[in-house]
Amino acid sequence: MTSEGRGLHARLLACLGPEITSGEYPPGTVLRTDALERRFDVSRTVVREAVRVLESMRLVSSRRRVGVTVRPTEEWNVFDPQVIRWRLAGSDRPRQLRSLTMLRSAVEPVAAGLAARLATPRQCAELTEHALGMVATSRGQQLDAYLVHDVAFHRVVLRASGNEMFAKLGDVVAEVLAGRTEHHVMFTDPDPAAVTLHVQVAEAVRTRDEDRAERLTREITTGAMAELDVLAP
Amino acid sequence: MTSEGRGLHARLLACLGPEITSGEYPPGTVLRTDALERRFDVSRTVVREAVRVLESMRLVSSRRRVGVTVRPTEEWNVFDPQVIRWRLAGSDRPRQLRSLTMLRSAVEPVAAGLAARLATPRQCAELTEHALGMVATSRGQQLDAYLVHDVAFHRVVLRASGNEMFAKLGDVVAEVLAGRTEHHVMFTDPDPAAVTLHVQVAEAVRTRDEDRAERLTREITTGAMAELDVLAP
DNA sequence: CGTCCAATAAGTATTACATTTTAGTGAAGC
DNA sequence: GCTTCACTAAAATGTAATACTTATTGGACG
Repeated sequence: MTSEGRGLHARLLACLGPEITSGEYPPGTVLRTDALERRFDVSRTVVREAVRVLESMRLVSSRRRVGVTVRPTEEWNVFDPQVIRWRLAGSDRPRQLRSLTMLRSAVEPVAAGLAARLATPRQCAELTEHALGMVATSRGQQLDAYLVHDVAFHRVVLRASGNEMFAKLGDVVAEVLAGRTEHHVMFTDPDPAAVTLHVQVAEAVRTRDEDRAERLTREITTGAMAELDVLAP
Repeated sequence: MTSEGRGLHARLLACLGPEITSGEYPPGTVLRTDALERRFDVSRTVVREAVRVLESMRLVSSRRRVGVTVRPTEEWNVFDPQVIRWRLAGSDRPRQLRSLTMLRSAVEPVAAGLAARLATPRQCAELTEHALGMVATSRGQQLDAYLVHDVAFHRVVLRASGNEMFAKLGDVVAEVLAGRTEHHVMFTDPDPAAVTLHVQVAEAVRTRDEDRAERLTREITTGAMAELDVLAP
């Protein structure tokens, strides 16, 4: 895990972040630094460092004479992995999961098409390896092991696309997949059709069939979208 | 502009951010806080606040006994609007512009399809208005006025998709369009074909023709991609 | 060699105080 | 009554001095 770690200010963040993103403090709420100081029993410096970070995530804005104000949701940096994690852990997880899965649906097929053109032999091998790993773990309550391969597979595809923005979405995909496994927004065993599709995508990338890689990946993501509609109403 | 604004720490950021993202301090470089203190003639507190923000953008990591280390590029929060802006202003703008345009190509068509299903009458009207605005300003060196309508058009589409992640990409698109106009990665007058396509997208959304909206938007974005290949090699 | 321990260097945290901005208030003037 | 302007006070912003923690380094000792 990237955060929640050391440093007093990090602990402050780990409390405040979720509280804000969960809507516990609705937009417009003002938090005064000295109140936070007392509440968490930390020094001013620590509070200010935490506030600075929240500010850079555009969750709050700090103005003199008024205090630290919670910003409206539309202004949040919803692509910040930390914000994503907080929101996925919170109450509007379903909505969040839907947004993110839709993003996947848009990006991953394109990335797969690019990957088919650009993937290195090594990446092709990794793809096949993880696809087979998914097959091997797709039966008998091995969701955790399956998840590892699933995440790795999609990371490789996104990285192989050669686009750094796409590559960075690997983190988002990881959160989504982990989130849906963890929170049981998934059948007890993975959909066999999806597993097959992954194997086929690996094949399409290996054989440089861009269109097929794109089409198959689109099937995977629309499947994920459909699954979400069934399991998380 | 969202940043560079008040506060000493913000000014520090406005210096350090570009320096790091431009590669002036290559990954692995360590910056010591007391060195920064002296260099910018500010107090420890200010330096630490700035460092905290850079850390949350994952541009640097701060460890005891070693200092503030610049992280490798792959770990940066490349979706942070601030980071995007710094990089677009820097030396690897072409590469950056290509990544972002590719992201647009992936997302906008999907968003347009959704918009055709979900756009409110008001949003349809705005779309038409801005499309017509583009037509009106597409000739005779009115690139600035054209840009305003272009940005607004895409913002409305992305917002109308109903997906908050897509909506947030409006900022990114704005940066891209502004960037390419500003840096003359564009013909002196906009491509007439593109202008027509915008009008048609507005029409498709208004008539709830999801497929057509998606297809036309895909034409726009692939056009943008192609234009980039021609003008920024 | 390898282990342990002390020195040290760096970020981390607290405290107290000074400065700056600005919302809010209320009085003067139109 | 409404505007305007200056004052006040609240809150964030910035500085400085000081103490704390914790990795790393390197040397002493087994």
